[in-house]
Amino acid sequence: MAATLLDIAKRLNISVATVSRALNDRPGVGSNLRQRVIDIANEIGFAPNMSARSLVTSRTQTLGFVIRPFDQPFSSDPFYFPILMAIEVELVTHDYHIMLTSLNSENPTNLRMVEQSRVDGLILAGPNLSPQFVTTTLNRGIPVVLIDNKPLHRKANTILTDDGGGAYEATAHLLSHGHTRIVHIGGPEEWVSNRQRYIGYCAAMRDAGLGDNCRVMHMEGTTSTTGEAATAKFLDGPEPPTAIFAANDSMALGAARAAAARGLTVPGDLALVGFDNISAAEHFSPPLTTVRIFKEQMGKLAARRMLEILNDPDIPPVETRVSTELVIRQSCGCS
Amino acid sequence: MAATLLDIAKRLNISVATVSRALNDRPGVGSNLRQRVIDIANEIGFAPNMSARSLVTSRTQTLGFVIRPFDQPFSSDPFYFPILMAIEVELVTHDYHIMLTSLNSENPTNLRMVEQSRVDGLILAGPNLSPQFVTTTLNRGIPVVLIDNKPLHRKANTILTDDGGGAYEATAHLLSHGHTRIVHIGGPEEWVSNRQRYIGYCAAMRDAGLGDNCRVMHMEGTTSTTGEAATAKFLDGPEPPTAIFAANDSMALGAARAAAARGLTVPGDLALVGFDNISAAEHFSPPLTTVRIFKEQMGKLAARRMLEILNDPDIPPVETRVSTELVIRQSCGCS
DNA sequence: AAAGCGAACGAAAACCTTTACGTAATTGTT
DNA sequence: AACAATTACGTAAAGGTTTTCGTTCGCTTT
Repeated sequence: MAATLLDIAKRLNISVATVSRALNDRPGVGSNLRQRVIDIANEIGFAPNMSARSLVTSRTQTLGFVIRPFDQPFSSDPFYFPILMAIEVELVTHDYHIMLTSLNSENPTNLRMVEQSRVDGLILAGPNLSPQFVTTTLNRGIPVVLIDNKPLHRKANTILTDDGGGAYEATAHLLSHGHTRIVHIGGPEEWVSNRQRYIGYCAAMRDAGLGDNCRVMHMEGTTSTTGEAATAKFLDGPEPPTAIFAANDSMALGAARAAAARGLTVPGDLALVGFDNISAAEHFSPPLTTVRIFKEQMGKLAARRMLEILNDPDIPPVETRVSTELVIRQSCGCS
Repeated sequence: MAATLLDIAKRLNISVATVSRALNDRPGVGSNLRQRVIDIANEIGFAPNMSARSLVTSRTQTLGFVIRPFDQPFSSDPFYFPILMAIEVELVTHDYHIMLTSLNSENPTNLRMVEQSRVDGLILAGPNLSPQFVTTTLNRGIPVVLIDNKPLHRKANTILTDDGGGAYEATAHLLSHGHTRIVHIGGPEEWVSNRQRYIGYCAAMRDAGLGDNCRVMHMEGTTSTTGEAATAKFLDGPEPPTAIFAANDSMALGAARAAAARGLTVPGDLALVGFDNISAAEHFSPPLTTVRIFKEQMGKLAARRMLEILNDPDIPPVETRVSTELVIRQSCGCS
């Protein structure tokens, strides 16, 4: 049903080759004829059939966005949606489309959309993608940009948040309130982001001369209930902490629950700082002090990086680190 | 670089037609030869080039997901992400892919991905898509499924939440607490969902013999600040309400702020019920009583409906309404 | 005026797959 | 044993676009 090059060609008694050249700003067609072609194309609403075009150019103008949901009912705070939207917005101006794929654990290594040559490149988002999946994907030879992930012994184009810096700043802020028994409750240690946040926490403690006070509990999950469990162990253990730096806001909210269950007030008996700045943090009571991640910025940078690789596949990989912002509310002890 | 039918054909000294038939479970190829074809296909990792296939079948096995973000920095609670993911999960088992497009206000009526014949169908999500966009899209002749949207004078395949029922239940619950001065603060009246929620609220009031007490304030936005503003007007006006049913959780949280600013406690001085069950609702203090929307269910149903239309484009449109669930926490007055 | 040259266009191949059609071989029927 | 019907395969066209290679035409140069 859709109009084709041939439709335009017949209307003007010219060949499809000329129509193609006229519409694609290629030389070899007179300026007046070119204009007539363009006019007719607009008139009949011509748009090139992407299947046909892709078949010959072997470029689809489509990018794959790969994500592995944290939890199966996708009820949790959808961390990557703003990133995804930012990517889409950035890409649409460059005539690229984006195709979504969620990776469940069972389907680890094969991506139909690249095998079927549906995409020109891949954006892999999330720290919970398995390392072997990431490396095999990088080895595919297809352009790849990572978000919040970083292969171990390998260079790659990746957009990271400055987790270490953010964690340092958060911990330093708790220290500035006079706390000395600050513990860290962390998410899965395999994730780069969690390792970095732990490192940042330790660095801040060390710089305050409290290196020996570093205590961490790495959990398997990142939900509020796991945060609650970790906090419970700390509070019921020896030398209970007076402040907690949580690896993410959900866990911090869980920590608050654990405190409340023991009759402790936040921030009076237990100061709290989280990470991520999810929407619940602002509305929590007390409002949660946390480290903000600039998700839109990360998405935009990932998209731009992808466009650069697409233009020149041989440029060396670069690792981009987006800085964070400590948003001070009240759970840390500030009024 | 990728393997083609011809590669397999040459290995076996047969024609590409036979290879195609063998791989697509079509008759006309002997069972032993078919098996050899399949073996080689697996061996060399053959996957059909979708561009070529689409070119001849004029089906792309791709669906477009159209969304118009509520706010430009995509920071707010991304309502449609769980829906999107549920759709993807449901579709991937049927060999369909999903292509994302965000619609900004400037770019209202043209969808490049359908003009370029990139998609076999469209899923339009959200009440904030302009009516003329929806109708022109429906007139395109391409299969369309709507989510949380419903054209005025036109039948369409659409998945809706039972907003009216949920609102009725929420209001009835406030009534059961003995409130009589219950007001409704609503979002944009153009959205079906908001109209339905208002209607449900009124019905519950009427059924309680309080039809005359119906008071509503429809706002332009849906954020907590607009909710705060609406609540402020009510509280500062004559006969201030003792309970508020808000059209969504963000506005309910804003209402709580307005109450707090006036020294009113929730739920003691002002009971609150929201809608949507965003993640912040659970962690709010007091935890927000609200109406849960089954987003994953909606996404799944939308995907299934789409598959049905794709199989038989002539089946009559169906309007599906997913029921809600009142999740009772404490902002309503329950302990 | 002849030679050379660039610009403007057409013809056709190529990309890879599906499918209608044709042909040969096999099976089944009388 | 002759013929019909079925099975198993090959041939070739079709789908719409890009791109290489020719060809023609008009123009400049000497």
